[in-house]
Amino acid sequence: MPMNASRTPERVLHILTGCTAVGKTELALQWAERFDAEIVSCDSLLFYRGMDIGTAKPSCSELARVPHHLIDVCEVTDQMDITRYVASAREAVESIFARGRRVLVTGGSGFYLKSFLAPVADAVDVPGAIRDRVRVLPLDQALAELRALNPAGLGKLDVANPRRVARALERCLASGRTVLELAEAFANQPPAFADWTLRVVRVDRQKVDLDRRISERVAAMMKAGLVDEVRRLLPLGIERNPSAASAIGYREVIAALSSPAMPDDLAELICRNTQALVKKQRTWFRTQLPPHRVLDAAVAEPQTLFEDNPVGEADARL
RNA sequence: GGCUCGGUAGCUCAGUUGGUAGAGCAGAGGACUGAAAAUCCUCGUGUCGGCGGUUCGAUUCCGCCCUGAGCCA
Repeated sequence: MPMNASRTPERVLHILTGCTAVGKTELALQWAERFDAEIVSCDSLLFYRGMDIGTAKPSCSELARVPHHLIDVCEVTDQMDITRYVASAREAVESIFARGRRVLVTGGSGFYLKSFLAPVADAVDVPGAIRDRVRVLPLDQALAELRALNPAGLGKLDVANPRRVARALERCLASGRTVLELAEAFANQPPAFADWTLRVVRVDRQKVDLDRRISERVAAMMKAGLVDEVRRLLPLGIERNPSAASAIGYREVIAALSSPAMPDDLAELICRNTQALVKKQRTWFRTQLPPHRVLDAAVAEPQTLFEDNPVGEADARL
């Protein structure tokens, strides 16, 4: 690619996404090796140390092939959230750029991925006291309180969703502003990576192909000792972290371990829930991502992943 | 062979004191400002095991048959 020597090197984020089990890991490793890149994980569970088998975390030897960021960065009780993610990702991306290497963001967690494309959280800092009080309010009470603070209405807020209502209420209480005022300020924020150019590629697969990979992967996880991994994580407090404890593969095993007998259809259940996740991910990619390149993972060549997708085109600002 | 309890949506099961049935999960679509593999919204005609009988009307009552589990011989 022609480079203008008088210009500073381009700040380009290469983003490779796709649903679970589609085959992102190997493609990402090969691309990163070939193009001198480091990988920034965009996965909501790879942060946690000890959650290896059930998350299909890259193996030690895979991690050794290319420097990875945002994997194994917290204890299983130390819950990650989107703002921490944005701050850490920003730091990782800048340090890679400072080293003169390329940045490859890889993962299938839509909301985390969105942090590269658009604002994902506002700057309201909610004091712990407010958060603790609001968190335990039943939906109807939280909603009543929220409506009282918002005579002009709640805009597009999903008033049936207890989490959305709680978050809106704590923000109003903490900021003294209305939902509509907060929404407007939120929409006017620049994205965290506004000074970067984005190239987004998504890989997908035929349903039968993906379903087969999922059942093979789940069988391999069981064989590799997923149940023992969960047994190790329980005394470390995995159940205190709802993100970790409700991860597919973990929630089913946790439930199974507290039932009188180990169900014999555990793997089948995990497969089904993984397929449901794939469906949700696809909906998210279809409706929330701006237009982007989609490749069939069965035939995608690592070296051409980002070709025909020149800087500035396919831009993925939301 | 006899007795008991089952056979209802892809799966697990509710239910109808007789007026042709509904939840959870799965599936399809959607939302998405701090748990996102999360959370939330919308979408349910299925010979109610089969055949007869009673009845204005049966999936619901009765008889027989098929079938699963258990108990007794």
